[in-house]
Amino acid sequence: MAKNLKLKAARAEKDMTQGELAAAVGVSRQTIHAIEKGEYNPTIRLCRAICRTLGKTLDELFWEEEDE
Amino acid sequence: MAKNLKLKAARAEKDMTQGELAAAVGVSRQTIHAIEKGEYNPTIRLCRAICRTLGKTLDELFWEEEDE
DNA sequence: TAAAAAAGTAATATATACTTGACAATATGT
DNA sequence: ACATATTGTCAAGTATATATTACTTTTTTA
Repeated sequence: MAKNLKLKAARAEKDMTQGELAAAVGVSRQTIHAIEKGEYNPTIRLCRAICRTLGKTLDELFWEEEDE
Repeated sequence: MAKNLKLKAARAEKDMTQGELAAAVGVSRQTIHAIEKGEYNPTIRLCRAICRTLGKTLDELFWEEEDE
């Protein structure tokens, strides 16, 4: 999977650390790290929680034209 | 989780069976069934594959204002 | 430039997404 | 009414998303 730089940017825009975002959406800091790094294929529920917290849509943060 | 009726409708709009959609996105028929029934919290990668196949966006098929 | 905070990394453990196979229940068509 | 396709359901297995702990490296700030 590709790195999620859009997520990283949206988090920066809200001036939140990985740990703060993790706490806000109820997962571990390492989970946020892994998603930004592209190591995890997160569940839609977690994606929605991240979008709500960062004020973005699923399409803005998690759409990709092609997978892999 | 809530039933995904938007997915069911989008699939009907393309005249695809659960089995056909499953084959198109590379999962089992039971997985599509479970997602429509709201039993599974699918991964974002599978959501994207479903959206591409049905010609819909993530926001159209998988957004929910509140989870649970 | 030193201290503190944040990010990166790695190993082991657990919950759950997803598979496979098989059968019952509904719908659709002749 | 019958045949067939589709959907619903269940049980047992596998793969992987996520947790936890702990440590190192990088970035920020005083």
